[in-house]
Amino acid sequence: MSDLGQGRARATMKEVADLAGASLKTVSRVVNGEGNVNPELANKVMDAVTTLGYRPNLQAGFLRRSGGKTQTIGLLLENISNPFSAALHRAIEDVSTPRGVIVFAGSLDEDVERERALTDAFISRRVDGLIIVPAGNDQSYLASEQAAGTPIVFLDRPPYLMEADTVVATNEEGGFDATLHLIRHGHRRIAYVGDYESIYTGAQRLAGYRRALRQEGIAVDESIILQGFHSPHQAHASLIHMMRGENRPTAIFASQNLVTLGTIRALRELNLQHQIALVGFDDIPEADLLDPALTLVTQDVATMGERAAQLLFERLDGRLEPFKHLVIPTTLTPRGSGEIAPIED
Amino acid sequence: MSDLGQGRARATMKEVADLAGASLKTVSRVVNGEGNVNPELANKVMDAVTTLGYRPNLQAGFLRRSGGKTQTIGLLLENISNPFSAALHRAIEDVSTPRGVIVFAGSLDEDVERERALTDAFISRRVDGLIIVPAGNDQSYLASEQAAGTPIVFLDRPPYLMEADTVVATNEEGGFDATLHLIRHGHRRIAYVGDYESIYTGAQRLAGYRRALRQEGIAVDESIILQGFHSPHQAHASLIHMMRGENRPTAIFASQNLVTLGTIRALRELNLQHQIALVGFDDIPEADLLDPALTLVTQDVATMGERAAQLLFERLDGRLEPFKHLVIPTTLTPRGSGEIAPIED
DNA sequence: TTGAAAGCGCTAACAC
DNA sequence: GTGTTAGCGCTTTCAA
Repeated sequence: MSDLGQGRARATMKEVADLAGASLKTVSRVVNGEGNVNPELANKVMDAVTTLGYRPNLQAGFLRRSGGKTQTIGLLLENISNPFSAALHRAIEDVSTPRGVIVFAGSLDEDVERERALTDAFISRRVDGLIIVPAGNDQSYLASEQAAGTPIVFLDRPPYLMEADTVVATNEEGGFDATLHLIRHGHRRIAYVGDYESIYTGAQRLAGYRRALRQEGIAVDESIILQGFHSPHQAHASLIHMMRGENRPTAIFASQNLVTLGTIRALRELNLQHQIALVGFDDIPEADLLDPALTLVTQDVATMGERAAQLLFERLDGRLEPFKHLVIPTTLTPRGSGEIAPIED
Repeated sequence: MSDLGQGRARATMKEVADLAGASLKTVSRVVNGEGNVNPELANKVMDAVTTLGYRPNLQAGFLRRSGGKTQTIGLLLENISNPFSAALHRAIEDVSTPRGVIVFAGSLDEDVERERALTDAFISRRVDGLIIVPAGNDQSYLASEQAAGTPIVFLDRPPYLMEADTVVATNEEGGFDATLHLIRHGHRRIAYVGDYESIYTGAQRLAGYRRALRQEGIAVDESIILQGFHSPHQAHASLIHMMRGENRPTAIFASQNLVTLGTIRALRELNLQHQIALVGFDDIPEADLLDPALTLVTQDVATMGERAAQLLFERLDGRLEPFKHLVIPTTLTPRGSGEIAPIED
């Protein structure tokens, strides 16, 4: 039953031409629906196409075709399997598909070298454009590619050392809102728990946190600013330690979806989930099902991905305006965890 | 500031050769690290490469290169943004990356035409192989492609009307286990809530459900078998109706992750989450955080994706054995929701 | 309406 | 070591 013996090699356009008794160019005309072909001949060609199982080789065509577009884009995400990345991916796919463009996607895992390796792999395959959630803090290596005519859009995080179209969320404001929300509910000892310090979005959210504290005249206590967690598991130990300490906070701002989950687990373990207020950043589909339900600051991920793809295709369509920098608003949704009053010690 | 003016066109290998005062072939040797090049000349070439910002065009190379491999595979998923699909994607990426292979991914949304359109787009770009979670029930259109030497692996669901390597989970057994688990906890009226009837995995899980009931001498009541839900929202109304009916079940087997979420919401709305037992199929990262914690039958998604990619690459490496059909075990993890005893009416 | 020839950017084969 | 020639599968140009 196992076949897949190299079978006969794939038919080429020339073979189709020979079988149909037509010229190469005529087959090309039929296959590409250019018209101006005698219907009878066209039929013969179509027959040959089916009997040989001919599939045009687009790669070969792109080589000569004017414009040289491959109808392909490259997408660099933090981690394909993170819900945030996956949602961006889907939104971008939905804009690309109607245009007949397919997308390469890859995970960077916050690894600078991986960023370069993947962009290289994509560029070498001549993608028409690139959408990047960058890992590193120097994208100048992309400038020549951009100058050569490949549109590049930065998503979720802006580029460093180069200019390009950008789509980001209101991270600083979101962090501010989250923190202010907790302050308004009476908290003055609010911890910040975040991802790697180097990540732009985290830094922004932390900046918003600091601004809110400052505005409300609350001194920042660096001992309850915890960073460097990239999975639910990693946040766990530090949180337990902090919550068992002398000056534990009465509220927590968790600055990313995975960190939020880790925080919840730690609070549960200490049975503090109803004592300590919690606001998270990023959406979690089960937010309403938890107890207490999760108060979250969410990004409009679908819009972010959609806009990024639109910017890319506008450039591909020849837009020559200055770079655009879109900022997509975040929303705070109170559900319970963020409205817990501070406990009296 | 906006550049992106078509800039000078991308440099070709020939231009590099001219600038370096070397021949085309020598540049090719240097760029591909073939060795056997005078270090001095090699340096000149490298300099020319950097000054011109030369990037090899892999597509062009693949055209002539023996084997004709594009170092590219195509991945057809149900929906890129569904956690199940996203996890498969990631596992496949992790196997592909070390081989220098990048992956095209696309969503089918259970749409047969989309399946054909996307496979077509991938094949026309000469992917080296295809991994498919099929939407339709006829993949015979792929046979010629397979015969032409493109390995095709079916993942999560087997192909119809053709033979190929396959990786699936123990869906029937998983459904059986879930149902038997509920029966062992005293239930005899167990509802089944599922996705579209047409989907292979759902049908298998339902078959397992029926087998468990039969084995335990419980008559199947078709009125509490609900199908056709593809989002949490869709399941909602029917569930509310069923749970308010005369002969409502004392337990529910929810056969897919999104359906499970919809079921939980419906039970909460009726405040029945602690009265009605629930076992879900597919993983939910927050399963342990819900109240009650969710008893789930989970697939080993990472292994499924990994194995599928391995099968694909084995074929690409020339394996000519018969098709393999791997079955990856599922696991039932009791956490609370599935161990609720039946309520006395 | 049709086709022959050239060439896209690169690698293979075979010189030198 | 190095270069020359042919040619991958297709589109373009231009002539018939």
